[in-house]
Amino acid sequence: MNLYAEMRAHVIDALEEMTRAGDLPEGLDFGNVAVEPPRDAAHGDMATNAAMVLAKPAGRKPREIAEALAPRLSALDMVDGASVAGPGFLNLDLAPGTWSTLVGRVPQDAEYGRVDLGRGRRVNVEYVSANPTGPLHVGHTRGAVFGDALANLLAFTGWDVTREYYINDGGAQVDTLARSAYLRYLQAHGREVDFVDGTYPGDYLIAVGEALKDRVGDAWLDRGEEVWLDEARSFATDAMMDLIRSDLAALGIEMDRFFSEKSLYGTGRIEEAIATLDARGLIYRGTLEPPKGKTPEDWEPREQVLFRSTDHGDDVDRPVRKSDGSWTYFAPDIAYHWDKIDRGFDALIDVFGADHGGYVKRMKAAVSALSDGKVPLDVKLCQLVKLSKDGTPVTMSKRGGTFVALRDVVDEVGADVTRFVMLTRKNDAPLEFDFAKAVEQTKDNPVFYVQYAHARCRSVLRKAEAAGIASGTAEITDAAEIEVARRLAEFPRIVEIAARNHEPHRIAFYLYDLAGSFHALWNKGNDAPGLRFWQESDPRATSAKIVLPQAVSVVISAGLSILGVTPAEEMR
RNA sequence: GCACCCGUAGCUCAGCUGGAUAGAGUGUUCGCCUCCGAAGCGAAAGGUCACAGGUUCGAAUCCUGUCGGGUGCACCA
Repeated sequence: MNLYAEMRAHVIDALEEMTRAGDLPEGLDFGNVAVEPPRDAAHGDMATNAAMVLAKPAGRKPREIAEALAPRLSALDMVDGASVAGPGFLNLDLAPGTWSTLVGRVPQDAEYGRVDLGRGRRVNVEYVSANPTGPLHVGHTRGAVFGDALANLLAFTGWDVTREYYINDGGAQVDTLARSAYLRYLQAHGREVDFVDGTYPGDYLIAVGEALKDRVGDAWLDRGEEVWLDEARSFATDAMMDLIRSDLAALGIEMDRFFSEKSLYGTGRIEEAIATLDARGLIYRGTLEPPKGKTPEDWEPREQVLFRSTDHGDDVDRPVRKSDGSWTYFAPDIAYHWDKIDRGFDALIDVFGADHGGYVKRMKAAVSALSDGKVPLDVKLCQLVKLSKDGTPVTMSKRGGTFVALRDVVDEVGADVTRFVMLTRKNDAPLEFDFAKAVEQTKDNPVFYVQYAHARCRSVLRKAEAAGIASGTAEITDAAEIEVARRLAEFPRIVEIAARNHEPHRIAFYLYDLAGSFHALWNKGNDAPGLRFWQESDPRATSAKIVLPQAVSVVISAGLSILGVTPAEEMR
């Protein structure tokens, strides 16, 4: 049940009747007609812009159309009155029973809030995709939570979602990882080692070194790279992926697929992808101009194999082969996206860190070229997370040893809090994460605020259940109750908007607003006992009152599950 | 020099496919717990939506330009 969609259908019906009656010209496009909650509650329960949207194409004044539309709408059962306001808005007052009906239906409707936007189409959401060279840190956490919540949101709205992680195990950094693991292996044999040449000094490789010792004994001691590099690399990479998988699990994230970059090499997949571009006339040999205004010191003209990405919206063409003939890092990325297209996805989403912003256009160009513009790629960039504790910034520095791991955050505040806080900003705005505030049990803390509302609902319902009182028929009459009902009615709209824009944070903000309205009603019960959900020694009244908290708990719980957060049954 | 993101109340931020008098939290000011649902509540003040043009019935939202902040910018992944 979606009250706004229902009303919009009524409005469209009415407009069609007007067309048949000759009040409106034939062939008008009603696509832009919207039914929305008005900004100001004094303007009624709902408003439609129909008259203003149609005024021009119909060649009539907005208010005139509105005047003609009003009586048709106020004749509806669910409408109490319709009035023309402002430049031509039509404000609708709903019949009192409408809110009660809505609130009563929510707990019965297991699908409440779902909107079938995907219609079963397949979408691939790629996120995290951190290099397999160590455990995940806070920087990855945001992208991980964002991507996961987005995947949930799309699944909630009718998409067939695949969650995917691209393992960058084909480049130089996994060689560095292998060398670092080798150093730990030497150390396990009691050798003195020095972490130079950019090798990774992190503790997490100590266990890998020990494991290598158990595995190969002293076979690799004093031997050259050619002996151990390959095996050390694959062993260490596997170990790091295990680490990363368990980090993700700690956040409640489970990928459907881990896609290895290395698996693209030597299988012809890259060649195939580049050949696909070539067949479209988009591959050529050429020399790029130096970037204007910032020519690197060591600039020299070089002939390379280039992808004509400018034909698909990029600013310059991009090299896919280095001058020595090997692939650039871009080539396997093209092949990877080619693979996704090949697997038949209807839409692709990449979640990157904001520092990869410069990469977006070429990736979109590649997907557009490879799919002949048929598969949309949306790239979502996540901004930085600024950590702090009680207002003092926690600086992130590998060298200073104040490197904060995802695990540290989850261990300190829990997965639910971590996830919710990560979604309290839009993805492209920087986020402040304060350890102390995140677990504070006050109103300033949105996580607590929302959880507390849910706990209050559950507490009332438990009490009723214990007394053997079942929920009856809702009677929504007070302004504060209507306000909550109004919020509940908005849920499907919010879900739809959030899903269309790939913006899960909207769910978090919505839940905060819903919780706010619910708390306001609860507080009003302090002075007005008639508004309390528990009506002492009046089971009939109680059974009517508890429908609202029941509906609220259903919606908060549904919203939180999109965010991947477990609703709290009680606060302590 | 170019591209992308951002600029909204003192502060931190929302703001839908362009809609009415631009919202919330925090901070500030005032009022409210001997008791009934106070890990608080109610009310008030607080704005040139960075700036200048444009599009139109209507712009924080779309377009152009300017200013300010962030990120990235030929064989590195």
